[in-house]
Amino acid sequence: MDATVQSRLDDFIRRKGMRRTAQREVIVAAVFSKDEHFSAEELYGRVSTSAANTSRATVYRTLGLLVEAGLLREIDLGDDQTTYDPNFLDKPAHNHLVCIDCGRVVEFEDAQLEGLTASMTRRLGFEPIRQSLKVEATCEQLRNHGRCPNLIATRLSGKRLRRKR
Amino acid sequence: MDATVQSRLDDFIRRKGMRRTAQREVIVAAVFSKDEHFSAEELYGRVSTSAANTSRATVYRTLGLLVEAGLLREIDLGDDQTTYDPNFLDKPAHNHLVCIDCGRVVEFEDAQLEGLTASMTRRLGFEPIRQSLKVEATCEQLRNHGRCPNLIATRLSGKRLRRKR
DNA sequence: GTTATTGCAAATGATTTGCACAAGG
DNA sequence: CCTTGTGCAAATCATTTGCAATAAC
Repeated sequence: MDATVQSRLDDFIRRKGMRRTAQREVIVAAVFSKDEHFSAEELYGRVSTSAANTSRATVYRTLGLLVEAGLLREIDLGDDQTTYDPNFLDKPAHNHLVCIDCGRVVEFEDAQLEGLTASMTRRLGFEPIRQSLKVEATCEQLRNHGRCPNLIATRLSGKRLRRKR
Repeated sequence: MDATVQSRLDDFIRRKGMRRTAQREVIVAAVFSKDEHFSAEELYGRVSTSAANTSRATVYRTLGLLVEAGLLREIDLGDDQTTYDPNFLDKPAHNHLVCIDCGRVVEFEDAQLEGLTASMTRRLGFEPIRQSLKVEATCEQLRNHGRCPNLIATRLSGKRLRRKR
């Protein structure tokens, strides 16, 4: 886990008069152990294999805390569950490209894009705070070569693109 | 209702071997009677005052049909329900600015923005199909003048910005 | 007559919450 | 000790679905 994350979290905990608990440590460690997107349920899976028993409720509550502390971002990828993004402190933008074919999610940033939307927002009389762009797209590889490595990986891993409930 | 919508819908119904029912007529008429965003529940409200009794289930099923037919678009404004946008046939983009203060939603389009994201998507090896930009912002008027007409309107109408459940 | 469609009520499923107990400071 | 945090199970709530009755074509 990043030093920035740690100190920001400490600040937040102190400021709010909150307590350090074993469950929070485990959850926070799990959240920032990778920098990939995850769902609450996936996180619960990672965490419940560990020694300390941690309930789903606590996972949800801690996620809320982290979001409130500004250390974690909620994103909507179009399915029925919230996706969390632990990797944005160094990347303030969160633009996502979701492949309709294989479900692959690519995160990218672009200064020009941000400048453009910011100035447009101001022109409309608002001050931009956060922005998210979601591009749904099809996979070039699949269309041109009839197969897509991500599609295969997705199938193997049992993950699939779920439609809205 | 637009002639384009009508004929597109007819096409869709014919192609799918579906049937014309009183409920569908009422719902479709209600959907395209205004060009504002709405939720399933709001639509159900509009429709259930009419003579033909129409269940929530049918409202949801018909909304699904319209989305599938490409006549209606689902958008996510960050709350816990799906918002539907009946006004995009003439405006292919759906970029939304949501005011954190007053909940006002402004829809806008920008060719430059679209070109930019499309080329970025292609550069990443994908073919763009749909894109949505959501900008969360604060209201200039509120900040500068201490009040915002939309905020007041929002309060009066009983609408408010709901957080995720 | 078939087959699609509807209404109802029950099911779903992610997330939230009330409450009694446990544990930080 | 005095709060804050936790687990559990029950509650929420938008949306979906099974099924028997109804209506298109």
